[in-house]
Amino acid sequence: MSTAATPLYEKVKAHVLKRIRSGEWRPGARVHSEHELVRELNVSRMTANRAMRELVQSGVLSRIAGSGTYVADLRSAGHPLQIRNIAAEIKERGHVHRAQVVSHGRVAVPAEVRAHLKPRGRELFHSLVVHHENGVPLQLEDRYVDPAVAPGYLDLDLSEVTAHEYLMEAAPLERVEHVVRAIVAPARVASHLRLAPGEAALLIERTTWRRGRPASFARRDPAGARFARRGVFAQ
Amino acid sequence: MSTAATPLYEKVKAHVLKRIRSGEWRPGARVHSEHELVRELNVSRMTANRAMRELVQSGVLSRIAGSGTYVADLRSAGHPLQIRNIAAEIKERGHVHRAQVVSHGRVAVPAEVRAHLKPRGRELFHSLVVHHENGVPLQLEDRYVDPAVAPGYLDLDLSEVTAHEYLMEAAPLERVEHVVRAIVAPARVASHLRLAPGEAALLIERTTWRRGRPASFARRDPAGARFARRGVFAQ
DNA sequence: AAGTGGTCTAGACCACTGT
DNA sequence: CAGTGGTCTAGACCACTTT
Repeated sequence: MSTAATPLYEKVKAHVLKRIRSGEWRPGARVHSEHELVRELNVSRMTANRAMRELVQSGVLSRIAGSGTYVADLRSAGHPLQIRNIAAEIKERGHVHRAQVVSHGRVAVPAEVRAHLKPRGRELFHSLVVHHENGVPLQLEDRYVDPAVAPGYLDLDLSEVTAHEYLMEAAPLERVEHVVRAIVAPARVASHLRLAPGEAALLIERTTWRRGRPASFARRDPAGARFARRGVFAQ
Repeated sequence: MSTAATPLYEKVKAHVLKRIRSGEWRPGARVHSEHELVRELNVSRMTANRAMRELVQSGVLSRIAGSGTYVADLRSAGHPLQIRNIAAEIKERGHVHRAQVVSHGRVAVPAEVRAHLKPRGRELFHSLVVHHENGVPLQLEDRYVDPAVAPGYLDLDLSEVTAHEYLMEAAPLERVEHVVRAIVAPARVASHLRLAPGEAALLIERTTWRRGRPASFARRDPAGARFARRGVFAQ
């Protein structure tokens, strides 16, 4: 019953999607149950189940055990935006990426970082790096790393390896959280990015979790006007 | 063999994740095959398969049919950020959302919009709405809509129905594109959002495709400092 | 030829919902 | 109570890769 270009569960999905797109099943309406799909389409229940589960996962349907499966209301659904690695992005554009290391050492835990990282020790590793695209400063990266998670962080040559690449090897990434906002670039940021006084900048705060706890906190300041590109770039 | 708080396939996932987190299986390494997991954990192959499939879906593993399953290299992978519906977001916080309609009518196609929308006619529908959260202006929405896609747009009461909600009913959403950047709020935006002169604001440009062509273009100006929240909000 | 993932079946038991 | 989704099994056939 297999041997088809498109798998059966995809046909079941298409069958359901068609009825939703045609307006036959409107948001909030109950769709056919798995057993009904089994009878209608001559598939096994596991196949119908997989189709429905994937449609739930993609946000098209929602299910209530014991009750039924309903067409989701996409009106309030979110749309994903990628946060991408800036170095990789610049290279993909065929441009030259250069990382200028401003400082790289140990610091006492700053108060505003304590809200994001709760290190066991009293010190954090810190680095301040300016990323350039074809010689133009594009982003300031202010990163704090828990020594317990990445003890070798100070030995890195950050002009060669991005902190993100190293941290991925030191400990796998479990969770990432981003906060994006707009600010008027403070003097320190403006000077590194050669921004005019009062120029706007995006501020991206990124916290990563590794080994079950927050392991690094980074502030990114991409130059506002130079960043009129698709998506948001960090890492 | 069921009757457990956590499903078996979740246990299989945990089993695999544990070995990855411990460093036993590094990025690029081959992990145990489905049959091996079946023997190790005494589960059926369908259960092992579901576990592995979900780990692929979440980006932890990648599979090559006929060859094996490998630990994915997350180093250059992107991370999603949600672009959410501001009205829904405000309501979820239990706050009051109010949409103040500044203008709502027809306009000749502005030059800077022509880059995003290529309407067949000479006019576009246009609306300018300020979104308030508990009385505080939070976002300015400047939207252009192709009359061919949403002929009823001018009949809407935008203080009751968000444009997004209406457009979802008029024609299904096929594609969305966002450009995010930081700007110093121009005077017009600053006055609507009651921002101080020179204050920074996020600018989100959003183009939606419906019926195979660009159907609406919207500029969103969320107030920068008031928006120190997780994620980016638009729609 | 042996191993791998991709798919599919025809049953099953469970907890829960709704009438 | 019948119906629903959630899970699980023990097989199976297939196309493909690797040795």
